[in-house]
Amino acid sequence: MTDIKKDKVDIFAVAKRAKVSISTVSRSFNHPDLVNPATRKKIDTAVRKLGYIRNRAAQTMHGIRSGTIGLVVPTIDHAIFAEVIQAFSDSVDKHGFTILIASHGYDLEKEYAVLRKFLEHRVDGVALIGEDHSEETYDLIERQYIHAISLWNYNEDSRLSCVGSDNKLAGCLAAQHLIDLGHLEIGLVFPPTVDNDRARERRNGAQSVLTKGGARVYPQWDIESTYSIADAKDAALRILKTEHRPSAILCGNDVLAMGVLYAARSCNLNVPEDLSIIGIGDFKGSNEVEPGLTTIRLPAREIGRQAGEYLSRSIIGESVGRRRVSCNIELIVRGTCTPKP
Amino acid sequence: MTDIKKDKVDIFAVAKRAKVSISTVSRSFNHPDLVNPATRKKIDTAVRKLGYIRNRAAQTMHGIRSGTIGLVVPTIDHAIFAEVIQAFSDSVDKHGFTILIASHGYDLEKEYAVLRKFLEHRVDGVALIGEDHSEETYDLIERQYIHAISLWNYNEDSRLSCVGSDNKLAGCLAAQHLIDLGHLEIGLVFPPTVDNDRARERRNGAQSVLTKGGARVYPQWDIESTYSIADAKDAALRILKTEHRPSAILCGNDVLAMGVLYAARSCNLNVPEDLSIIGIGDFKGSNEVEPGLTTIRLPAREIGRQAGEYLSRSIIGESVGRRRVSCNIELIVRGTCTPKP
DNA sequence: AATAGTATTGCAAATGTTTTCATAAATTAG
DNA sequence: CTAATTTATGAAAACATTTGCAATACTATT
Repeated sequence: MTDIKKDKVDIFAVAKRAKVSISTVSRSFNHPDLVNPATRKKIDTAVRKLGYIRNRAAQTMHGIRSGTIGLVVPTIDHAIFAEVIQAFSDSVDKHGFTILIASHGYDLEKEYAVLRKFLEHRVDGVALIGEDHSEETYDLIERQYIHAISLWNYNEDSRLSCVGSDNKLAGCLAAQHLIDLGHLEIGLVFPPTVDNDRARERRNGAQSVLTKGGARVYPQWDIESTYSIADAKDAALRILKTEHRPSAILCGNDVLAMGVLYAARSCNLNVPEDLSIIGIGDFKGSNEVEPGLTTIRLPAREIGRQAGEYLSRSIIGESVGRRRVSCNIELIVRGTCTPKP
Repeated sequence: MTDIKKDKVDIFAVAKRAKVSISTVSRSFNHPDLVNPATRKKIDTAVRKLGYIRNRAAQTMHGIRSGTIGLVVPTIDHAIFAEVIQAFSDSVDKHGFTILIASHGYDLEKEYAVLRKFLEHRVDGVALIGEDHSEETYDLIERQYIHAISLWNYNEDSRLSCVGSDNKLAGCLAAQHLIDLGHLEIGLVFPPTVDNDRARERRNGAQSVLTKGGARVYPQWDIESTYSIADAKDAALRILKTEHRPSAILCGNDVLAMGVLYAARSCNLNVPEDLSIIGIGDFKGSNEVEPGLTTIRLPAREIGRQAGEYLSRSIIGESVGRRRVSCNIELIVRGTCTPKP
């Protein structure tokens, strides 16, 4: 009350108030066992009274970990990435890490820029989605010796550690299911595959099985759609309006499959009697829609969790070297596919 | 090659390589106009060769902004939050900010803890969802003089600056629409309302209009469901299985409405002939589902964008003081509601 | 050619911590 | 009761930057 306190609450203010040196205050935070319980209590009181909050930036300067992990995703606003992000975040949170997040919108230049920004913030590790990254990006990761991990795709030759599923296999399984049911005239709805290894692999897998199985995919049945129900519905409508339509449609992911399902309904086609549909992903809602969507389950939460766990551990130093984790996928048979009559 | 270079690439290394002092290097980054173009080029070359990346932690210590904004959400993995997060992120990114993100799972203690952690990282601002926060949280924000904003709900008396919509009005509009169509026996499916002002306001709004309109909501038609299609479907099934069922169901959000829609379908009820359904939110897919979901549109992207814009500006210093922005909502009539016969 | 600016650069202090080392106090051993 | 430990604390260096101030070099003016 005597004079206007310019309240810059730093470690000095705390030390002064607790009548100890700053070393002791610092120690009381970082090595509490080394300081007298009584002193500790004094410090604690001062901290509380002043509302002191430690400055991690200052800590980080000592080579101490920043406690942050950078996560770069193509987009946050996808059912599937949202799920992975949540799981990843929960997982690293358990180890005390906070995540910095940014999206690049499938622009690999932007991805590189984001990565650089993360490094300026001295993140302790970074997580990227998939394996399609610019050479610059890979370079940067290597030169900076930063802990890095690739999520979502499993590849035994990946340049980075990875936790993911075999997307090619996912495509194969979906296609094989349709072949097994006797479908030979099959439509394809996939997202753009440039700079997107996941979509590309699924597509390649599907196509190879279809070819091998003797199925036909006319060009007009092979349609690209952005990741959006609305787009997929439009795309499917185009296929379904052709006078000769396929007996089944294979979709690059469940969101697209939903679009196709709605398209069929709006054409008064019965699913699965008039048209079989299979997706990939097993997103939320895929089980509840009527009829339930037949799909290939990719364990998004599991991937996020394991990736977070592995990356945290390797930062903390409990694990070393590259590791590649493959998460199992499986065919989930529900109501949208039926044998070709 | 002469000796093992422990390659600690800091500003000294750059200065040495460019044969200038560290001050000049620093200046060349922060005030390029103050340094000779020729010198700048030398420095630039050195930076490139060494792969130098500035250390923001060290900068932050000088009272310089950290360039980060903390975003605390109940959960990332909701269609609706994912959309807001994306828009918010894009918006602050334009101003050079990176976001730190964390979820609290509707636990306000956790929210407080997250906020503290963000402050340790010296975020330049924070964004929270809604207005239900612990007193400690509000205290912290005030004592630390941190730029803060509340997203998603508009309230003319909000303690923080806010950008959002009038959730009570949303509830009213939805209820009014059902009343206007002549429905008097109405089911309610809402998420838990504790510590969730958005849900609570919607519910209150809806209920008051229903009461005023003379509608009846029997307790067995008033069901709570977590934010999940699966749960909502189960919940709806319970309502629809009662021998006397309502003629319409009003849902706290579109995800729940989807669950109800699927439930109706699985009971072989026709929507809207046998049951009208109205949601709140207008999520992706609400327009595409068959029949299209009648709902109240809340402009998620707009909210995220404006909030990001406002928070960035107020950090940069282009705007001051509290501001409350109300984003318009509107009734979107599609196919799931029909007049009561 | 001398003077007054102006453009460019370097030195050193400052930023908020952690940590090593030294010192003082308290405890235990002999 | 003294010596040897152990415990608790403080002083100061270190961390990677930014920036105010001073010094130098250059340019234009008279």
